[in-house]
Amino acid sequence: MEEHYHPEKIEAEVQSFWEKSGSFNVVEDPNKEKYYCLSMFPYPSGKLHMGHVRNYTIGDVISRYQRMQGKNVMQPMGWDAFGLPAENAAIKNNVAPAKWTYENIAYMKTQLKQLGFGYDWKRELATCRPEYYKWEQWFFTKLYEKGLVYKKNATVNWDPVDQTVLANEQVVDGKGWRSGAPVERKEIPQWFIKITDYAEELLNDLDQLDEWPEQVKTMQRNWIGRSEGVELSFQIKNAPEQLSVYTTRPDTLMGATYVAIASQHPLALAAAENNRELSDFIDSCKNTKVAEADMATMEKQGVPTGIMAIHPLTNEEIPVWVANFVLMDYGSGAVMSVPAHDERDHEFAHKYGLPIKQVIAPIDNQDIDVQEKAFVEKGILVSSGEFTGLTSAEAFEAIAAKLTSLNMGEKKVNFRLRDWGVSRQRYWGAPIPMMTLENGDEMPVPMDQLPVVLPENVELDGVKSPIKSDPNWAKTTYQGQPALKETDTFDTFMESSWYYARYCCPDNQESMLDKDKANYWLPVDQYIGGIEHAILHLLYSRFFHKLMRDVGLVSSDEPFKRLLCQGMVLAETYYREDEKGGKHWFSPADVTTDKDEKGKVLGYTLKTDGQPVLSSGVSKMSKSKNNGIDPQQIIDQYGADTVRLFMMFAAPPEQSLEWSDSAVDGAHRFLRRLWKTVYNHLETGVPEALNVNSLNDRQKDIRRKAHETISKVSDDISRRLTFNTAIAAIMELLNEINRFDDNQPQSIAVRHEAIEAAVLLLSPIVPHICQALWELLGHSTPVLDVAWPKVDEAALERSSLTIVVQVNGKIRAKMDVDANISKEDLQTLAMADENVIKFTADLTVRKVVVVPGKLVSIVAN
RNA sequence: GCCAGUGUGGUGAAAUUGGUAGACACGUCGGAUUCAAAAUCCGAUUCCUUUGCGGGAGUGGCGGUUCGAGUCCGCCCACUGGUACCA
Repeated sequence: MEEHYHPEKIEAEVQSFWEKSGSFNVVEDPNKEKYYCLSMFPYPSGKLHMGHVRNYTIGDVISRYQRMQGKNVMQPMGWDAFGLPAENAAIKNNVAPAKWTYENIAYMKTQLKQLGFGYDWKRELATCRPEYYKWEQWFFTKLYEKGLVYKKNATVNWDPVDQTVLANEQVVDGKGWRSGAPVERKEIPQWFIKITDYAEELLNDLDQLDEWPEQVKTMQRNWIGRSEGVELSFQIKNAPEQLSVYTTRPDTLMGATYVAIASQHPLALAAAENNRELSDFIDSCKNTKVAEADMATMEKQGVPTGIMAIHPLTNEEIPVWVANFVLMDYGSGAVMSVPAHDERDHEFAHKYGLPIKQVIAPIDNQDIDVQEKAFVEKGILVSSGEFTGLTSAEAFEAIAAKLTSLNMGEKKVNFRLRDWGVSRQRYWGAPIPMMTLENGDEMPVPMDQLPVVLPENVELDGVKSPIKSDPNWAKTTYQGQPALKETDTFDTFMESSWYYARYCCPDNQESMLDKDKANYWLPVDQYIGGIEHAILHLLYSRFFHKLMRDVGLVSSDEPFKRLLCQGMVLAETYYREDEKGGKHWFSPADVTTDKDEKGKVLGYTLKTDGQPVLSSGVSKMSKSKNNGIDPQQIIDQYGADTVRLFMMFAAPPEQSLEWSDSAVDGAHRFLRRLWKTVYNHLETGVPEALNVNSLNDRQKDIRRKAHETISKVSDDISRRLTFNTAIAAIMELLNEINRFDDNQPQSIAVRHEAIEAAVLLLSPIVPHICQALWELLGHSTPVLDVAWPKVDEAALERSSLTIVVQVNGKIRAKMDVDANISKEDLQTLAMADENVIKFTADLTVRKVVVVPGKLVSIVAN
């Protein structure tokens, strides 16, 4: 055995062994318990970033642990290959998106292999391949046939200079990122899938997901946003129209003092024809980004239409205003406004001098002034005619009943969730398989014409999708008559909504899924990915799974049994300001930290010129702040095992992880120490058989530590998913082994058992070094196929315990006591302690709390 | 704005069910080894106070529940993720 650790040699050898023996290729095996471990597939942006490394290390550790539990583990990998960055790169570097994407995939795949992740590469897929999106297109046509697909107008960000649709990300301060022109809201026809038909089930089935983080389920519940309310109508004065509004607070209806409608509402457009101020305002409403965050934070503005609405219960006339925060796309494009009991309405009424009428009083008769501040809680109705005196809950029912009897409204369950708009006006996506006949009829592309292939050898001018600018691409025929194919492509969330299922049969050319294979592997047992996907990706995937179930492709209700959301990878940011106040960012790799004699940070210096730079704190690794650390450099310098160990040790997986060069160094040092420990141990000679009945106390201590560690690491990896504490426990064990320098035959045997346990426990995290050490320890079975070590309960027994004694909540003594001591004896012993007597001498003992095995708490005054 | 999180030494963090705050590391300081350095090993390291023993304070802020709160409750502050066309 070599005395020192040489990762570059070991890792290459171990990886080629895995490759040669096909260690990670799996097939369905009905005799074994299956375990499907999935990490969210990457967008092939160029090279791996630290977020990927973290995500995939977690998945690999879990996979290898489950394999050592004897399960049939599938861990696939693939590429979320369609998306906007490929188009941007294409324009910037004058290379076709397809070529750029395939090159990135090839490079990133070599990186994944270098990191030693145990993927079944036979199952690799890329979503931009026609053999993949063919089945997505087929599925869309199935949904169309089932009536789950429809077309309607929806608002997009329109760049009037480039004549193109912009993503929210491409709108910076209200302007197009390339043209700099103010964007406009524009309505265009788009395809939608009726996710709202499944809203109730998507909400209810969250209750089945007891191995999902509570926070993710809460976010999804709030996003779906089920509410019970009333839909009611306001008659328009001197006109046949009605305004339909939905409210969750019908109890406040008597306090409605105006109605607000969207700027694109037909009533508003009609009223604007003879109203210059109104038409100007409607025009100005176009200059807002489509994003909800912008809509919600912009200044609330409005203009009266001059139209009056009739209150359905009082028959009073109230004004109809156009307001910039009411959207035509969602709901009916109109809301009733109760400024006394809603904050947004209050702000608006206050600004424009609209009446504020209190109709709810607090239950506790507290004094409130609704002119000053909205009272939004429920309470008792006041000034509400026949409803006065009712509670909010009673009034909800009474007012709903009244409206129903007048035929002016009814109770309704509403969802915040909106139907899924899947049309994108981009090139690099799966073509939407629909076509329009000459008579204007729209129909799905028939199965025998699928896939509708996206041409890959194209040039991008930066403005228009090549399949839109090519006059011939869309032309096709249907039963002899000419037809035009849809030139919009799918939202890329479509591809990522079912890839997890396709991994079960990636080569299947007969159908979207092979039912037997899919039902063997699904649902995914453990899904791992970034918290940023908590809502959209995970909700769409859950929806797709239910759709596939209802088409008969899978039998389960949910795709992901257990979910782990990992935090981001952060790094320090450094900058200098130039004369104009602009910031220039420096890579952390080029900056040194200056410290005082206590290790406190004094400042930072740029390595290249020795001059100071400023820190702007830690933030997510990004190009814009130049604080990304290239995993490749770290792999080259330290090897994959060090990177994996650092990633798992630095923070628990759900938390954000801060990059630290010196901590990486520390991780590497630990692996060298591990190697040296095994080396030294093997140098002392071959151990004899362990005889657990003949051990002395010191030997028993080491053995107890080894089995405590097995117990803790098993729990940390399988239940808690806290790999950092698992590693810390193994470090403690190794520290004890190194302090234990006794070389009696049974001491060597005890140490051998402890070292073998440490190697097995570490093997899912740092598989290369552990494979090498396992061989050196004399085993021929690869470490990944060895059974996970078992705890010997007898080894865990202790004879004494440390008990803490508190007087009035402060610790005054620590005592070593027999593990079997009685409660009474423990109390007596505690009261007799010298320091305890000192602190209770002048006081009367009022109470003593004894917690066996932990502490004695004495209350005295 | 709204929804969901996070906040503990010089730093990353630990404390799993309300029961010893700071495990395990990084850094720093001291020592051993060395011609010297690197590497390695040993020791110290929350802050204030004390020669020492000890004492006091302390988990973003303010308040509450409890014999006992990092942990539970209320309010506030700061930061992060999402906000439907970034993925």
